[in-house]
Amino acid sequence: MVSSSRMLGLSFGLIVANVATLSAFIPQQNLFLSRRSGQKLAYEINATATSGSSEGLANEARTVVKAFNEPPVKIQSRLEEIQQTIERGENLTQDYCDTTLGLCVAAEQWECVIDVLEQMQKQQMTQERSTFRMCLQQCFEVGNGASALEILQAMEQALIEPQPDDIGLVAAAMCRNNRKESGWWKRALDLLLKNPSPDVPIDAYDAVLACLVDERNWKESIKLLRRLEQPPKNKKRMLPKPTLATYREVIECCVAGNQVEQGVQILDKMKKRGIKPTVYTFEIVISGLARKLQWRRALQLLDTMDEYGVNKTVPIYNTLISACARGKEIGVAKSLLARMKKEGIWPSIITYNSLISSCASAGRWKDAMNLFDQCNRDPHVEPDIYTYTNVIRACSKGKMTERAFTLHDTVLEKNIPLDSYFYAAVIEVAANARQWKRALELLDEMEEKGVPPSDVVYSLTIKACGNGGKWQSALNLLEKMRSKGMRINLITYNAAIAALAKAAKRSAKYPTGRPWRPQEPDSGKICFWVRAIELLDQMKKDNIKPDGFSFSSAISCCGAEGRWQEALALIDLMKKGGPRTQPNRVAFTAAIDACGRSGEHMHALWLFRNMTNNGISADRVAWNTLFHGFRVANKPDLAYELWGEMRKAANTTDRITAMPDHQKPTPDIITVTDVIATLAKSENQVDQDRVDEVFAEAVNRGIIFGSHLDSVWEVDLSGLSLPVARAACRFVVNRTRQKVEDEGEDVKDLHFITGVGAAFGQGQGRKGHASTTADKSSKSQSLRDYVQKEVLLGDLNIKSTIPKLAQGTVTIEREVLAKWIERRQ
DNA sequence: TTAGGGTTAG
Repeated sequence: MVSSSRMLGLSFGLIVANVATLSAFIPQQNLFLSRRSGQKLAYEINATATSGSSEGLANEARTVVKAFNEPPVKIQSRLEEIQQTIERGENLTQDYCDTTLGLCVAAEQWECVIDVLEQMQKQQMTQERSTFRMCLQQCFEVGNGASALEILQAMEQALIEPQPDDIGLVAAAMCRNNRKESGWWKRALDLLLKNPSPDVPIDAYDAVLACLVDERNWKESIKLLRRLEQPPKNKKRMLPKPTLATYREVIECCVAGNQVEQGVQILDKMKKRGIKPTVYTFEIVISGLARKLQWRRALQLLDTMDEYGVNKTVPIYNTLISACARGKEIGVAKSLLARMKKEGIWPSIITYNSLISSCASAGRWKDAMNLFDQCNRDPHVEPDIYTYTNVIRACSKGKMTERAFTLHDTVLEKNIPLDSYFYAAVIEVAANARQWKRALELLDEMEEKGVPPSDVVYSLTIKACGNGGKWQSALNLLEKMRSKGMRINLITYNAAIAALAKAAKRSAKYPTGRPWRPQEPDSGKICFWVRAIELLDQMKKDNIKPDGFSFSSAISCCGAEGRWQEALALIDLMKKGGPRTQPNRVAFTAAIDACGRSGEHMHALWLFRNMTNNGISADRVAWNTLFHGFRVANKPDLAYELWGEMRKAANTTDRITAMPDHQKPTPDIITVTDVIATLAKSENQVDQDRVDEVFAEAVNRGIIFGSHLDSVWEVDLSGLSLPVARAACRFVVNRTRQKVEDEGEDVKDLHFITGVGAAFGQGQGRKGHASTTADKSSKSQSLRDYVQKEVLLGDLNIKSTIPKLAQGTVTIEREVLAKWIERRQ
């Protein structure tokens, strides 16, 4: 009787706690809840809450209603079973009652708790230690830490001393609450430490550690491990010993907390303590290292696994291979493939896919193809959609357009399940091959096959349209996305603006060396710059912040249409934006170009200075763009001055060798071409002399003639523009004179290769120049004629002949050259 | 437990 009333006391306590929660919502009501009144109350709360009070109250009311729902079927049937047993006059077993009670407590079905307790009382059954234990067990099963804690309190009230197992159960139950509500681990740990015993199951501590993994709290986990490892000095052990699982949790915690190195150290510690890690333990650390691309360190662990005698697995190798692959260590990755095969661990399709993917992204398409062949020969694996996607990407890099399309057909034939990644790869091939029609067809095919196009697919299709000059289709695709209710993201918008920029440039047909005057917006022609700005507005409406890409493409639309003022305004807009839209090098360069092409060389120069003053160093493209502006505006003095400045920058910039080539502020053939063209146009003799000076410097730097400077008897002029070719001829004949006079070399035939078809339209001249459309062979012929007539006969007054067979080559015969040298003396 | 994507400037 006594213990029965104690148990009733416990259940009252729990119910009172619940009423307290409820009365927080309805303070005026103070109720003892019978099942019926509870339901009624819940109904009332729900009614008042949904009839217009706050959202928060409504939600809480719903929770309460849920709490008063009918007990789960499992409990109900158990209650019925108890009822029937008593009706039949049979005896209930303790265990059955304990379990039922536990289920009720865990489910917070307090009415049922009372029912069971009443039945137990009728049966003269008391609440044993087993009753409490079962309640705790059930609370643990469903992860009800709060009820478990209350049971623990009830035990104390009932003067039943909790055992280490009970403490462990409560703590573990509490930890299960941590996912929903952070902080439970701390309470659980407090409980464990307040009841120290080496007999508390280590699982309870492991449960705390698992919470710490979720919270990436590596510091706390290491602290706890230390506590478990070593009892305080000269004292006997008060906490359970850490096990393999404990160490694993701590390691996982370190890795989750981005402290992989800590994880490795703990792995070492395990060795000292004689605990053998499992494959899984290694996997956590290896994948952690892999994520940080520390493949070397990960490789060491592979050897450690051998030392421990832990079997390596395919996923371990795959993780490592992909780490190497992402770290651009394709050689190492391939050697790992060989190593695993040698060890009898057969590569899976994932292994091949990782490797092929890395080759594809590194542009090593030959390696990718090789691996694809290996994969096809390997009877253990079957290429899947990943494989084909990556091989197609490799083809794309290798410009093997047709091969990629054939692979696409193969996938369809093989009925391999398709996805949007696959189509993205194929469409990218079409985009790079300027096959906009095909890209659109592929998009249709996707829809036909029931593969929903992703935003990436749309971006790439838009890029394909842009590359094909189909800006209208690009904009249509944007509309299509919108009508489908897809959110158009930054990159997709950027692809569309880029499409406009490309179309603008294509239709611009810049004049060389002359200012370009704008079309007025209302002149009936399409204004790309207007559309680009419209898109920027659209982005704003969609709450998407344009970035450097968006702006620089819009600026180059302006540049192509002579809208230099609008370009300046966009730069200004960028400056006013957030840190992510601050004008970068590309945006500045595009604006410099816009001004420069419009003959606004001072604005171009101002932008250039403004850029460097803002801490953005000029790269080669920026310099060249400014030079081009000076050329358009016919400013030989400024061009020469800037040339000097650029040489200085090229000589003084630190760590220049560490820069990617295009970032270096060193002059290239384009720089030299623009500087020389600008100087050569001047009537001034000083400028004419500067042409030769600049040219000599260009040769010194290896910009012209490359490493073939020594073979002055055969000089390649192909790819040089007319003014540069003229300077080149002067330079070469003077050089030969030096060779003969100063160095005593014999005079030989001097050949100028002017190239067949290679002189104009490709190397020389900008995209969009009129020369690209001209017949190449006739152009190269003109360089040949130019060298012959204008330079040799005109400038240098050397009479030479054009051999019949060696088309494109102008030869000065040795006798002619010898006479010329003599005359010069 | 392990594998995949897109945008810019001379």
